[in-house]
Amino acid sequence: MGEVTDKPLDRPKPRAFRVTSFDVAAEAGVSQSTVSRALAGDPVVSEATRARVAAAAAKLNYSIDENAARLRTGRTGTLAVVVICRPDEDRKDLNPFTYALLGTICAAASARGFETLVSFQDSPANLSGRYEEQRKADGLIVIGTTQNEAAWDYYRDLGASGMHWVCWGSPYDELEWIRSDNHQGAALATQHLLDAGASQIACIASLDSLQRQFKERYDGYAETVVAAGHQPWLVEIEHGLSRDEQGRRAVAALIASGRKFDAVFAVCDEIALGALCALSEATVRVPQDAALIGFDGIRASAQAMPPLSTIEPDFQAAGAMLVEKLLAGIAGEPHAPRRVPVRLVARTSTAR
Amino acid sequence: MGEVTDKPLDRPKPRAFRVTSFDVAAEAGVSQSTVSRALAGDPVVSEATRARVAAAAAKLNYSIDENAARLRTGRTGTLAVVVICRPDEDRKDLNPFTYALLGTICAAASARGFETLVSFQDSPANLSGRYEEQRKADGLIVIGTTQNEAAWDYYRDLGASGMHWVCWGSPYDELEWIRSDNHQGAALATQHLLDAGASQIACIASLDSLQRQFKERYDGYAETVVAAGHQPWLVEIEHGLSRDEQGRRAVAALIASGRKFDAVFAVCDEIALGALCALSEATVRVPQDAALIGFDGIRASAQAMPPLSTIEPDFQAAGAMLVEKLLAGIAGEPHAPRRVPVRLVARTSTAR
DNA sequence: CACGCCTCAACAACCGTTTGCGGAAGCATA
DNA sequence: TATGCTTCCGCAAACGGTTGTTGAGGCGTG
Repeated sequence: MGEVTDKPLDRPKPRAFRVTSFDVAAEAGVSQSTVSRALAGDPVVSEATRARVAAAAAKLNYSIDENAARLRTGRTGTLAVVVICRPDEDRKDLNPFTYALLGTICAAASARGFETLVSFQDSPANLSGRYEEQRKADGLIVIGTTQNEAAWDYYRDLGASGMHWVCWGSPYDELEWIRSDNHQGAALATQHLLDAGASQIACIASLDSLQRQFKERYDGYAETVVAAGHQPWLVEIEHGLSRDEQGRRAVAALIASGRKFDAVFAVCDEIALGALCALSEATVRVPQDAALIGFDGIRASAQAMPPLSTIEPDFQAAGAMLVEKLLAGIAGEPHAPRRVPVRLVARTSTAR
Repeated sequence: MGEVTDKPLDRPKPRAFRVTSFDVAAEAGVSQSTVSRALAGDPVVSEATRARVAAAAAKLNYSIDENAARLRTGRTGTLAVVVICRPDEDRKDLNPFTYALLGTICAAASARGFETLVSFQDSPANLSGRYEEQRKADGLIVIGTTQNEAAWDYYRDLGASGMHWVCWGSPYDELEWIRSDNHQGAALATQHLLDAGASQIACIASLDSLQRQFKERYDGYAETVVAAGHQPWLVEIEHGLSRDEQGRRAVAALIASGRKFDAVFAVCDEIALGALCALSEATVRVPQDAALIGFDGIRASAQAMPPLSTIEPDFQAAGAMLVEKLLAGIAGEPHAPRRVPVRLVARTSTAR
């Protein structure tokens, strides 16, 4: 009985046809609110009616209107991920590390039942981060290059105004709760070079405050070298160049110095790749004449010739930690700063 | 006058305090609907009141609740981007090409005023694509590896049921309206090798139907070679391996064949990188003994030693075309299939 | 038998916009 | 002074869910 008739309906005009929970309710012979509860898994609805509702929903091919749900609940089930780039940077030339991190963040969010709203912000002129105010997301994860201070300042201010956010790779030490265990990684790399018999180890790095990660890695290197009774040897990178060009120049400077070296630790893989090219061109054989190791574990390092040893952070853990930290913040729970574990990946560039 | 008093308010309980358009209306001394219209730029509101409303909104730091707007309008201003991976694939090991494309898609969407909801779908077991039904997005862009047929089938069916979507890199020819100009690119690459004096050009490729792009590239190669009066020479890749491993094996097979060659065209850069390693290990000098060229223009190809020549598609155009095609579909407008232009990037690996 | 408790649904308010419709001014014309 | 246009704005009805509260029926206990 009781097909849809001429009597006043709950929802009079199905203007642009869309199956709503009212339709499911009618089909299942229950009220709309029961449909909502049943589909949400509320234990207050009996197993029998839950099944009827599920069947009706399936039959009508019903799917929830998330916007309505979000409007009512105030929760979005979405995390915004902002990737900061340099204003002039081609999407193709973003550090593979950043992309890999983006991938694991999305995976971690998905595993926790959250969608990810991704945007790339290059121009400090038109930054946008009002995701939470606009109820587009419950919080913000910011990653990317440190070399765009304006952008970081923008998000820091946003966070200061009560929004929920976490970041990876900011130029500000006090902002970074989650980051690679740079110190430990650099120590691993340096020890690995020492173990391979090297003693004159140059480190291509930057002590610039905007490159905090590099600084930490240099420190780890320096300590290890000193502990082994050697002198730290810093070859500073030039700014304003692409990473591989920085590596090339650094090697040129290294060779020009005339000082003998038997190993090089580059604080990131892309620098190491540039260094590798420059070494080859200068007929310094890797690893016979000099060992070489990088940091970051990007895919290209495995594809270089010779394959490049590196320190690889646990990408999956990195993404997961960022998401956990953010969700903890949203829930108002405490969450201690964490270091992402790293591991040594020994390849040909440091063999023997 | 009229501060908030005990009289019944428009919105009685500001439970979790949030500034709404009603508050802005009160501040500006107009009705809520006028606020909505003013902020939306509706020309029916006078310039004077528009300014008053804008000022009030700014003063109260108001921002629109997108969920309410979306619920009302039915439009989300969001595009979902699904990146298909292989079930066992590490996020770090995704083809850089895919990430670069993701980046330009987001950029293009943003330029058109759309947000991008990104997800990585690896396991065919729990695919999710009901973004449009759930009103989370207005349409879907699917990119990624072709080697996950189940996933592509899923989205194809989804599209068949009336949802709006476009894709890049599916295993099905009839699905791909937007793709690289593979034929032209391969011809460019091959001609470049011929111009460099090569005549015995091997092509590392696959004729497998799941790798349509590779097939198209092989065809372009073969035609060009034949036109120059030579024989095409296919070295088929083995399946189920990583791209660079495929390149290595192919070179091994090439050398094992004993046949003389003076150039190699690999149908994708990652294969070329593997080939480069294998050639070096076999003491075949690149480019002196054999020239080598790839396809895709990924960043790592520029960082190889020697730097690898390649065919680079216009990434930005690719992202833009996908977005345009999707938006056209949503708007019900026609949109012809397009080819993304490619260009030759000549580097050391094919020099002389 | 009367009573209270427990289980399960229904009622209805509410989330914060957009937008169709109606109406009040203001002004020109007859 | 009526009448008819414009111009600009307010009223109120949606949009489609979630959730606090109410209430009907079933059952065990004193």
